[in-house]
Amino acid sequence: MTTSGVASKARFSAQARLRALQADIMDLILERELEAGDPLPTENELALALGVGRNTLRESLKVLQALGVVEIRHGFGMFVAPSNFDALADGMTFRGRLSLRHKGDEALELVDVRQALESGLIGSAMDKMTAGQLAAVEESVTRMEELAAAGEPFVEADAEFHRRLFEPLNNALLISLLAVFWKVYRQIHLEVGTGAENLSESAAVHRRIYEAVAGGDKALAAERLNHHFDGIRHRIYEVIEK
Amino acid sequence: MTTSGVASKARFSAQARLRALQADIMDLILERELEAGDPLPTENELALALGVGRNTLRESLKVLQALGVVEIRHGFGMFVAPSNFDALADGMTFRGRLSLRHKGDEALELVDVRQALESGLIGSAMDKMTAGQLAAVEESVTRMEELAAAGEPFVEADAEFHRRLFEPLNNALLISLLAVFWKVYRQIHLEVGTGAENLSESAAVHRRIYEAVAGGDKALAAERLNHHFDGIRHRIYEVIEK
DNA sequence: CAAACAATATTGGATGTCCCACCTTCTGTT
DNA sequence: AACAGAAGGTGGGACATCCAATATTGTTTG
Repeated sequence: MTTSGVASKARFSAQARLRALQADIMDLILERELEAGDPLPTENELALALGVGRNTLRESLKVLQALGVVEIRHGFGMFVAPSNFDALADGMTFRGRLSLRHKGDEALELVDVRQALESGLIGSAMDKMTAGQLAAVEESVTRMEELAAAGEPFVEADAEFHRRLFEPLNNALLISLLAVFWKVYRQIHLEVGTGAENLSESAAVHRRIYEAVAGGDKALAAERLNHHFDGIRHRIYEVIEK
Repeated sequence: MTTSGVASKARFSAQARLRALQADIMDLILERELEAGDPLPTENELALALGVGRNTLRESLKVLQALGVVEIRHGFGMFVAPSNFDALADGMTFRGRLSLRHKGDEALELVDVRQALESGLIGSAMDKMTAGQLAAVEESVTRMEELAAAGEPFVEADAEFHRRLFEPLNNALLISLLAVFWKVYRQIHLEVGTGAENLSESAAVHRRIYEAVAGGDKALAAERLNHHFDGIRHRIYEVIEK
């Protein structure tokens, strides 16, 4: 048997049973020593093995898919998935939008966490940054400046700048988390109106961050990153106060 | 109509359709100006409103439940939920266990992120910490020391110590993230054996962190936190090398 | 009149079945 | 040998049916 408690008639709360089923599936993956990319049993086989109906199993599988544990390919099969935080981003975005209607607490919390991560890790990132990676960062800055001069928004280049800044750390989890925060911030930004006024100033802020990084001054880079986040925080405040 | 694209016959990938359905539900919540705790329509009403079958709707609802967007109470109804990151913790725990079987990259990444968060935010937390909160931190340390003297492990007190350290920031997102990281670390720890050897030394490390915090020396506190994480990282290395 | 209890309505939980859509693979024709 | 189409297997989805949990309502009883 793959696990415990499945056949028990004890009446856990429904939520607990769903969680248990998810855990059973994950245990099954671990017990069978499946790796990322390996195929899982079919839905019918799994439902039989775990002693639940197919629809019930599917509910758990969809949750695991959302959590990035399994990858489901229609007409082909189910597989152990590589990490995927997209659904998490959706959930957080919803939270952020919900909170923005009031005091925006959660949106500000998110900025605080992002600030702690970026300011706290910029030093290590600079240690490991190669010349090529540094050049990539500058390329992003240049693109932001060009777009700003043309009066175009540059969300994509902005995101790329921050991503490239921390690529040297080779930390997929960090990159994912920052991507999540970015996605949430972007969605909130779209929601509440553009704030497209200070394009060139925003580009200049990023230029200054780049210069500090290029100059190897960790403290200055961290400080300028902090300043950048103060600006973001200010924009959120403006939206809330309105 | 609450949203777009539901009735479209265009064949998106199945995954995209599921995501769209989740987004539809969230949009519905936002459009109706529902607050946390407010009730959602019943499953049948929702299925009808969104033009999908009840099972399909349920799959999306379970995902949203896992993401902490909705709360489902058997026999009572569904409600807009307060934040809940439990399922995220499960997913990350799975990832960590999966990766530990190989090089443990993801486990190490997780420690790095946690270190950045704690070291980066300890200063702000100290600024806002009240005398009562400081006393609570020391109480956790004392309990760890007592348990260490008795030869008992103290995972709970350890978690409490870190949680209390950052309570002053009033950042629910941060607390949740740290809780997730803690849960993952704890599960991994259980998985690979106890490492119960250095109990008193571990307690002493926490005592030194507390002393730095109590003394108001932010740099020292950050440094000692970093040292603490170096120890954790070392333990993970031991497990992998074996 | 009030408190305790029981019946009931409403809600989500779970399953089985049927059919559709998609992907891969095999196979047969050109 | 190469391409096209058929076949088999997989997940996707919708119902219908029944089970289980909860709150409410109504009744009984002190």
